[in-house]
Amino acid sequence: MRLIVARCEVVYSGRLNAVLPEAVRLLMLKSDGSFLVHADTGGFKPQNWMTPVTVIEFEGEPPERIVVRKRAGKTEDRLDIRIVQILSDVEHDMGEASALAKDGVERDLQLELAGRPEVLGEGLHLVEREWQTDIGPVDLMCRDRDGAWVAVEIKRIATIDAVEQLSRYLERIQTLPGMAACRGILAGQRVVRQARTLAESRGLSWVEVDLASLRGEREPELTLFSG
Amino acid sequence: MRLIVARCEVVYSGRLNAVLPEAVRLLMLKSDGSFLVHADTGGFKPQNWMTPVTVIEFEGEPPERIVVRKRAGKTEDRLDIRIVQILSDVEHDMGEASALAKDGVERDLQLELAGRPEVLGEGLHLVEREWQTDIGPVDLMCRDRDGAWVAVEIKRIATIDAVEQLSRYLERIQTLPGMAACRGILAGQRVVRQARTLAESRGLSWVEVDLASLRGEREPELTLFSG
DNA sequence: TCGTTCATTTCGAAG
DNA sequence: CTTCGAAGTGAACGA
Repeated sequence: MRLIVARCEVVYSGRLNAVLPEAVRLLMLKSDGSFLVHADTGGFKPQNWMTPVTVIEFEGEPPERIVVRKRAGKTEDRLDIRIVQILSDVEHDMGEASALAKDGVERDLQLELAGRPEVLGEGLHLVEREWQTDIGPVDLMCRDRDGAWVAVEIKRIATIDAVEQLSRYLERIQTLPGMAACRGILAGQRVVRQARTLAESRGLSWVEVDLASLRGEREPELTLFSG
Repeated sequence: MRLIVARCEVVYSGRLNAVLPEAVRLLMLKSDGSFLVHADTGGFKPQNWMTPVTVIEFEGEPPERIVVRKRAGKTEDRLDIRIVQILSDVEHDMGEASALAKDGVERDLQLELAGRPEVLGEGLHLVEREWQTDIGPVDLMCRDRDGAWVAVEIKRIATIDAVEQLSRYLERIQTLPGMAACRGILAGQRVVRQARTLAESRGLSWVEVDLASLRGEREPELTLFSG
């Protein structure tokens, strides 16, 4: 990784056009071809950047100009850096950095609920995970104790969009033989208020579930089986 | 901005839990409180990070452990860095970096189309930009040559969500006196296939427009006025 | 603060 | 290759 701290001006042209006026910034060149321009403020996001695969050209020694190019379909993305003054220019060999191991994303929630659908409603049991419709897969397809179909849409944070998505699925599902009465449940670690309101107005159920509780407090939930 | 290159292990706990095993990484501390962990690969995204406002604690000199904390509602986000070996640790005073000046985002497209609504359909003329409904503003409200109402939803890239949004608006608009026949047009630099299909199935029009053409080729379009 | 929308989203998976 | 949906999305804006 090459780290250049320099007073520079940056011009981007591609999906849009943008200019960064002259100021001191960090230029970060990763070995995978990534190019990032960071200011000392502005949080998470670089002020400008180019994702791999790129071609990077240097002019001058020390560099006075850097051009980063990338093919983007029929057009070309281009980053043009005019360097006024270099304050630091170092290279570090970082070797391999192991990837991030995540836990708690939507998939984990879906897997837990697939194994414990009864927390979504008494007597509920799983028919299939990723149940296919002609417009995409429903997260969980279940039946309740009366044998009635129940489609479940799962989000980490369920917004109004999740309600729309579940509505679209139900629209299709209910045209299928024997599934006209299919119900819908929206499940999330959080279900925002407007999503609750819209869901209720459409006759959909919603439920907030906690991943930690799902995993840690198994025994209390299991009592439902005896109900 | 403080740049630390170090062999370290990173543990994140907050909205989810994640671990980065021991490896050489760049730790970036911005003066606004941002904390970013970058590997030499992985493109645009830091492997781990925390956005402002944060509290950063150092243990040891040179640092052996860094803890970054942040209040996130009722819980706490936390980044725990165990440093094995420091390869570099420098601080740069960067002063103020001016913000990015952009052109070509959705707002620019909306402004151009507001000035040239006839490209969306012959004889179309603008009534109002950001026309208010009780569930939010329609991007453009127009009338065609017959005086019929036309609501326009604009996206840089129009997906199925844009169709849902336009549908919701029309649902409301068509309840208003004299607007029961209001049509809908979906406009975007790109309109993805599923959006086209869903739009057509709901009786909505869609059109792809090019910002450069809108701006560059004004004269040919103007002939429509004489039609 | 909450909720919505946009983003040069990026990223990843699936067709 | 495109298409589609998730993201610790982030960030801006409005109620």
